[in-house]
Amino acid sequence: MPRPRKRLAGAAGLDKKGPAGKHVKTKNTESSSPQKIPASKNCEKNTGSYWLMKSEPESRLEKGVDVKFGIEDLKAQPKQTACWDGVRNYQARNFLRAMKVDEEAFFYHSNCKEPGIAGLMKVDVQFVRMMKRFIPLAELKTHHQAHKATGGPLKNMALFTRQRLSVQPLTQEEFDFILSLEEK
DNA sequence: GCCAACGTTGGC
DNA sequence: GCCAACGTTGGC
Repeated sequence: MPRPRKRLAGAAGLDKKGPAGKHVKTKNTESSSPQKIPASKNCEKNTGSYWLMKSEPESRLEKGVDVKFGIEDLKAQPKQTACWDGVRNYQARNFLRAMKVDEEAFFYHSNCKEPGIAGLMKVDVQFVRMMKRFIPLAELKTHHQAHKATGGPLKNMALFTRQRLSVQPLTQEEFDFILSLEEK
């Protein structure tokens, strides 16, 4: 469970390493490269990548520590900014390293009553806004299933194809499509 | 709370 | 390097 830690102290987002996780070697772990970060596709005008980051909005004790950190908790941070640590999975950590400041990321609520996308953040990791409406996992899944047949934008969405990855990239098309769901 | 999916560990 | 055992994620 990748969990942002409620860290104060002007914590400016992505620290070098999270104390919570094992700890990251500064080695060349980048060599175990994430197979595809969007952009490899064709030259998109937009330089940035898009991301989806999971966190648990409901209380749960893990080794005696409450891992609860929902979007409301992010909003409540000083500067509405948190330090996203506690990510253990190598691939997820590689994605964290690949992020650049100010790229956009969805805040996804996992392991809870209603899983889904709650809002938008920008890397460093700061609250940007709530989604105009909560986008439930079930709805995303419906589109994903349909798009597998039609070749629509969510056909390869990592949320479904890389089930347990807590920090994941989105293509421009995926990102735009999900934003368009707000208006529905 | 259950449990499927899947990542990690460690013996060989 | 294989693979079984084990641990974690996260939907339901």
